[in-house]
Amino acid sequence: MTSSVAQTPIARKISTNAVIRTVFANGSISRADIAKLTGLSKQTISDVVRDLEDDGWLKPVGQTDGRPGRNAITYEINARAGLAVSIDLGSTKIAAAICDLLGNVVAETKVSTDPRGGMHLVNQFSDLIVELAFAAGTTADKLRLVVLGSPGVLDPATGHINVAPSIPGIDAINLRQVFSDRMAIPVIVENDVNLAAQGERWRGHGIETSNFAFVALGTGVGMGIIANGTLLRGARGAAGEIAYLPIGGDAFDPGGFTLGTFESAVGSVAMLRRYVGFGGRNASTVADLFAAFNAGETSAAAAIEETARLVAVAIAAIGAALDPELVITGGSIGSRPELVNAIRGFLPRCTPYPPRIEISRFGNRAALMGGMGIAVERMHDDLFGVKLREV
Amino acid sequence: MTSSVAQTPIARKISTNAVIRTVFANGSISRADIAKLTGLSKQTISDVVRDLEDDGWLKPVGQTDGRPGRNAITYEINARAGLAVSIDLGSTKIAAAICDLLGNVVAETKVSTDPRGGMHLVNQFSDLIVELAFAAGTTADKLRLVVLGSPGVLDPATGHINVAPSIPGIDAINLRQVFSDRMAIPVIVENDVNLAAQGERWRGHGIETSNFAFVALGTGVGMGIIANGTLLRGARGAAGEIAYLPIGGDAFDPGGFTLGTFESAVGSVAMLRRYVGFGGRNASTVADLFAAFNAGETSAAAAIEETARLVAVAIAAIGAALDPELVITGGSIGSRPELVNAIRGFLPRCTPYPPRIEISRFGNRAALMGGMGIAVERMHDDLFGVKLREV
DNA sequence: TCCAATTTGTCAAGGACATAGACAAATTGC
DNA sequence: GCAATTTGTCTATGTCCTTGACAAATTGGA
Repeated sequence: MTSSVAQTPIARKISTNAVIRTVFANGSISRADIAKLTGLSKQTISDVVRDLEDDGWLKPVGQTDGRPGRNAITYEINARAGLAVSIDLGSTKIAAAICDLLGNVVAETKVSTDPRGGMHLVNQFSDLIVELAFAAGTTADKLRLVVLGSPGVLDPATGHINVAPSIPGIDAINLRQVFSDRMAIPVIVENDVNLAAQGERWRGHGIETSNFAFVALGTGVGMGIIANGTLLRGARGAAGEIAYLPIGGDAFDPGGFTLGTFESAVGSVAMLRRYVGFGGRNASTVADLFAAFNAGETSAAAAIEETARLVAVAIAAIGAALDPELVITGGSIGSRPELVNAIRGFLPRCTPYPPRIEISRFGNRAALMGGMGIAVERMHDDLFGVKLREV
Repeated sequence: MTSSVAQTPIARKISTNAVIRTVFANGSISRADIAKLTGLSKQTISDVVRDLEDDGWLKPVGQTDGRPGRNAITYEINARAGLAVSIDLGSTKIAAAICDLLGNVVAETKVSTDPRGGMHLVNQFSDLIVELAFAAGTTADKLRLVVLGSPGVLDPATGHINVAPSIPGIDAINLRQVFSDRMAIPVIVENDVNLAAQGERWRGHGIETSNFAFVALGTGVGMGIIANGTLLRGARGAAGEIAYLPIGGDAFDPGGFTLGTFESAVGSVAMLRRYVGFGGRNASTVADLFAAFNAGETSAAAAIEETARLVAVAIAAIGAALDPELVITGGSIGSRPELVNAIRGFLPRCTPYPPRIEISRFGNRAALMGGMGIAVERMHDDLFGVKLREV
C-alpha cells in the first residue's frame, strides 16, 4: 500500500539522457541546437536543461555571436560533477589517478607496492585516494567510484580474486568488499589485462574497431578480448588466460600443463633461458636481451625469432577462434618493436587472414586508462542511464 | 518541416512491452494479475490489452473460477499472429520449418539439395516456403521473416557468403538480397554452426548458461560461440572457423595452412586415412569406422583415440581463449558418444579447468532450431521491442 | 540611424499517458 | 440471501511533451 514516488519519470529520463548525450557529443552547445539535434521541442529542452543546471550537471559557459539573430547561451558538461578513481595494482608498483566526467585526468600518482600484500594493500589504496582527492581539490567522500585493476583471475559475479600468483594475500580476502566498505565508495575489480584492452578501446588503437584482442607479454602472459564492442570474461572470468594455450610445448606434459604451456614457452624466463641455450652470455634481463639483439648478437636474434614464431602461432589460434580485426601487444616484451616486427613476418605464413598487429598506445598506463574509461562509462550510466524496470 | 507522426509513444511502448513479456512469461493470465506483476495500474493494463487484442496479438482464452470474487477473463499470446521460416541449407539436404510466435513448429519438411546450386537453390527455397505456408494453413505473404543457415563464412554486415566450398554458386550472388527480393520477406543469413549454437542456447544444453561453444565435427569442422549470452561473429564473420586452428600439424606447412591445419587433421577424411594408416580395412565411411570400433577393432580404436586427443587439445585452446562453461559437440563425428567419451578422458590431462562436454541435444536439427530461435527473438523485438531513438 | 530578417527562448493551450480511488459487477462460502 | 472478495470501468488529476504565438536580442543593409 505504499505509493510509488516517481510516477512517469521514464519519458523525462529519456529526454534527459538525449540531452546529456548530445552535449557530450558536441561540447559547448545552445539549447536551440540541442533541440534541433535531438528532435525534442525547445520547451522540453529548456525544462530539462534547467533541471540539469540546478543539479550541477550542466553549466552555462558563454554566448554565440557573429550570426544574425539573438545570441544563444551555450552550455557544457560540468566535468567536475563526477569524479572517479582508477588504480592499477602491479606486483612492484601501484598507479592511481582521478578523472572527471569527461575523462580528463585531474590527479595522478604512483607508489611502490607494499610487499606484505593483503590488507596492507587496502591501506595503501585508501591513503592514495585521500592524497589524490586532496591534489584534485576535493575530498574522498565526493568520489563516486573506484576501478581497481589487478593481476589474476577474478570471479565475474563476486569480484573475488581466485588466482593471483604475483601478489601475496589478495586471494584470501574479498578485496572488493573490504575496500568498498573501508572507503564507502562502490569498487569495481577487474583483471589488469582486461582493463588494458578497455583502455585501448576507449582512447587507443581499438577506438575504431569493436573486435580486437590485447595480448600482454612479459613475465606472465595474458589477453583481454573486446568482441562486439564489449569485454569478454568467460564463465569463470578466465577468458584470455592464454598462459594455458597448448602451444609451444606438449599439452599433455604435466609440468607445462599446470604452469601454463604457452607461458612456459614465451614468458621472459623462457626467453632468457632460450637465449642462454643459443649460447648468449650478455643478458640477465629482457632489456639486456633486446640490447644484445640491437648490437647484432645472433643468439639474441635467435631467441627473439623463436619467441615471435610461437606468438605468431598463438595469434593464429586466437584468430581462428575469435576473428579479431586487430591484435594489440603490450607488456615488457610485447611492446618491443623488434619482437612485433618479427611476429608480423611470421603471421601471414601460419594463418590465411592475419589480423593487424599494433603495439599498445599507452604502454604501462594502458590498464590505468582502461580503469578510467570504465569509470567514465559507469558514471554516465549511473547518472544519466535509462533503465527499464525488469518485469 | 514535416511533422512527426508519433509524438509520445514511448511510455505506451514500454507498457505494452511489459504486458507482452508478462504474458509470455506466465502463459494464460488475467488483466488483474498482469497489473500486479508489472506494477502498472489496472486501468493502463486494460487499455493496453484492449489495443493488443484489437491488433490480434492477444486473445481471450477463458475465465478463472473456483476462487472467491468475480471471475477474471484470461488472455494469452495469439501465437499464430507471427509466423516465420527457418531453413537449413546443407550440401545434400535442405530442411525447413515454419514456427509461430511461441516457437511451436507448425510445419516442417526436408528435400534434397539441388546440386546445380546458385539460383536453383533460391527457387527451391521459395517453393519450400509456399509449400510450408500451405501446410500451415496460411500463405507465404503472411510470413514475417526467413532465417537461412548456410555453410561458409558470411560477412556480418551484408550477409554475403564469402567462402562456401560445399555449395556451388552461392558465393557468386548476394543470397540474402536475391532471396529477400524474390519473396518480399526480410531474410537473415547466418552460418549454420552459429545457428546450431543458437539452437542449443534457445532450447538445448545451452539454456542455462551464457558462455558456451558448439563444436561441429564432420566432413568439415566449425564452431559457434555464445559469449555473454550472444553470438560472437568476429570482425569478418570468421569467429569459430577452427578449421584453421594451428593444431594437429605444422602451422607453417603451406598445404595444411590453406586447407586448414586442424580440419586436415580431424575431419572425416583424416580420420579414415588414419584408420587405414593403422591397418584398418573395413571402413569407407565414418559410420563404418565407428561400427568397427564397436566390434573391437584396434585400428578403429586407435583412429578414434588419436582424433579425440587432437580435439581435446583444440578444446583446451578454446578454453584458454574463451573460458566457456560448456562445449557442445555435434556433426556426424562430434555426435558419436564413443568419440566424446574419449575426449572427456583426454581433456583433464591437457587443461587445468576443463569445460563440461555434452553432445548436441538436437543432432542434425540444431541449426534448424537455432533459426527458429532467432526468428522468434527477432519477431518479438520487431513487434514489441522498445527502441530509443538514437541522437 | 532605423528597419527587416533571423534566431533564441518563454508562454499558453492541448493531447497522450499514467495514477489513484470510487464503484458497479460477478462470484464464493456460510 | 448476505458478507467478503475480486475484477474491471469510470472519473479526476498530474506529468510530460508538442505546437504555435510572441517577446527579446542581434546582424546587416538602406
